[in-house]
Amino acid sequence: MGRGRTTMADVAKRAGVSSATVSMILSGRPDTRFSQETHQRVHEAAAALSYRPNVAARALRTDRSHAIAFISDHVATTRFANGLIRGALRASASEGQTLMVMETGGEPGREARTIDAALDRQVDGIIIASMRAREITLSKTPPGIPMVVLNGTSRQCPASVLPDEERGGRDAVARLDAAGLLGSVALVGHEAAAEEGLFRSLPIQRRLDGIRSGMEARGATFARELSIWEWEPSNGYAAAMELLQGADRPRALLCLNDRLAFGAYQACMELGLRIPEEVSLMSFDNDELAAYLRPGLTTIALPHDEMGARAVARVVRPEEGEELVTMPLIERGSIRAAR
Amino acid sequence: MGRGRTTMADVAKRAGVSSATVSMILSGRPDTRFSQETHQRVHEAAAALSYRPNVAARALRTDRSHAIAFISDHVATTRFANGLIRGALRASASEGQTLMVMETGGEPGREARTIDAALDRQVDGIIIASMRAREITLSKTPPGIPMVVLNGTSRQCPASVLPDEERGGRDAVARLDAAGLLGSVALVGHEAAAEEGLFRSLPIQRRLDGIRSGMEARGATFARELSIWEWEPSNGYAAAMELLQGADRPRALLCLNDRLAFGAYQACMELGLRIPEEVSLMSFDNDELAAYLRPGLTTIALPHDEMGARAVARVVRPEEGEELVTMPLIERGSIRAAR
DNA sequence: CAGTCTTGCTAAAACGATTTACCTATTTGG
DNA sequence: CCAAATAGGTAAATCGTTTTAGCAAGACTG
Repeated sequence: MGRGRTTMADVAKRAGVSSATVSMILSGRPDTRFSQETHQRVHEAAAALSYRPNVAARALRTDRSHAIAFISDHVATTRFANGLIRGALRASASEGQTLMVMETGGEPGREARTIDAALDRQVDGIIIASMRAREITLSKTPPGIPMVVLNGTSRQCPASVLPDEERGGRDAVARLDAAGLLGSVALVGHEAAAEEGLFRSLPIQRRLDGIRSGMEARGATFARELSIWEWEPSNGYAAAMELLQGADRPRALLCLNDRLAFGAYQACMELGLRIPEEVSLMSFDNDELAAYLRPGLTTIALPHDEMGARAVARVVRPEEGEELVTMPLIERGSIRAAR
Repeated sequence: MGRGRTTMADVAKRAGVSSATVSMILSGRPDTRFSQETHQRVHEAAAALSYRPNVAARALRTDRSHAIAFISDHVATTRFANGLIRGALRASASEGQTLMVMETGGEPGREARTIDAALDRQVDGIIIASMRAREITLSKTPPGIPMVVLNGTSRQCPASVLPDEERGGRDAVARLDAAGLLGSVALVGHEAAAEEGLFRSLPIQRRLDGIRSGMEARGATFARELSIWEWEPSNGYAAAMELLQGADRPRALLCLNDRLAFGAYQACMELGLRIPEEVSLMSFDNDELAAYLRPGLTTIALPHDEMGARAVARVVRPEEGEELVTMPLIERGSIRAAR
């Protein structure tokens, strides 16, 4: 057993001290008084034997595993997972933590079992990541171990990390205003009248609130609004076809996400309308494809990397409350100022 | 310590047996002879106390952690990581394993340290995933623990999982042949003459080999070939603009990946050429955007999910050799048969 | 009826760290 | 010069499992 690795006892023997000494010295424990010489001998022995501590033994004794569980509902369905995981991964590496990634498929039963599995491994903290941001009902909240909800909120868990959607919405409006386009903008994806009282999801709701309050603050209203439930390119295409062929064509389209905008690009090409000369476009998310479009799509980005990193930080140094991460404006080429 | 969880000793006490008995019964060890009644008492006690074994203690004793390290060079740069991780994650869940995700940034030094960190945690196996498929030089290969290279190969590690690029290449040619287009196809991304002796990467080399051998087998040659080093949409756009405006415009474009094809789509729209009526398009990867295009892009898919799953399977049940995973043809609407 | 098997179980030694409670010299203080 | 403090360490318990070795009592065998 032990795969033949050197143990602390080996180091102790070589340094001619007890393993208690080795433990204390190597772990850099303060308030201890070993001679300079002993320090050196221990370090040399450890280096010579290329000693590495056995994490399981340490976890057993200390009940800390230096691992964080990243539990998500779907790693699958969304390209967003990537950024969240990436951010979390990097932050945990620099915190000296390892990330255990797990998936629940969104089923509450599996969620509870997955949390249990994480607890069995004595994880130092748990991140519950929701890929479709929303209000989460946790079937169980383990006591005494830090937990944060990423990209969602939960009554059961006071700590969460979310994109600052409301401000993002306002920023989008501000950007269009700066270009002098606010007089002729259509909103693609949501219609206040049609979706009155319908609940989309918490962040999306906030995104809309931000947009509305931005418009109001400027005394502006949308030239038109179109309701679309599924924000997929094909629906964006259809919507744009309708909007852009009408009598007074809007000068700008504010799409509620990049996939809708992508569909709108296709419609513009098909109609021979040049972006941004004839139609300006702005949207949300900063999906990978936003950079591929010609011209590039100006969009308010979901700061997934940053969010993942913040979640780790807040698990390592617990802190209550909802943390809003700024959604940066990514300026590309799809907006032209009206003259 | 122990966070107050029930231990095996608690179960033993409640069932009125020793913990050795509990251990053997709960782990379903064969060739043991406890009475039916004892079995029952132990199971009942465990259930009543909702006992869960401490993974660290078990790992310490058995030197197996039921965790697999998924070590990748970049989770970052590529949307492919997603599929690989997803496949690996699901397979490990059904094997009763946990996945520890780690990243090396592609630096050999960090790679070695990361492998060490994995070994410190007594992982049951290691998956080295390369996001840009290639020949990998491993700075260290731990003895006695199963390891497989995912999406790459390595002299130091006999087990690997790769897409079957060569067959994929041949299948692409076969598909174009079936549509009767082989007489007028341009290859976008590689030119035999220009890139003679240049090494792209192992899988890409095979992809090209497959394409070549498919063409040869049919006695066909490309109408034109264009060399592009960076397979990004903007380059695909430029290439297609050049190809499609020439004297005898090719009937079909075989793009070496979907991003090039995406650029070609943009060029077609701009030139007013209808896909697939006037130009057929086929490519490789099945990038997410392939489904968004209008019409959908017919492509030979990289089977990332399947590959991730296979890597886990081969770590759990070690087996040497290179495993080639079939790249399925995803039929969408970008090819029309010539008449 | 003595010896051997079987049945059903347990005591105790690992595994490799951390941590508590000492222990022995030597200094220091008064 | 004696008591107390300090310096420099160590022995052993502990974390929660798994596993080896073996015990006691009854059932067979010859």
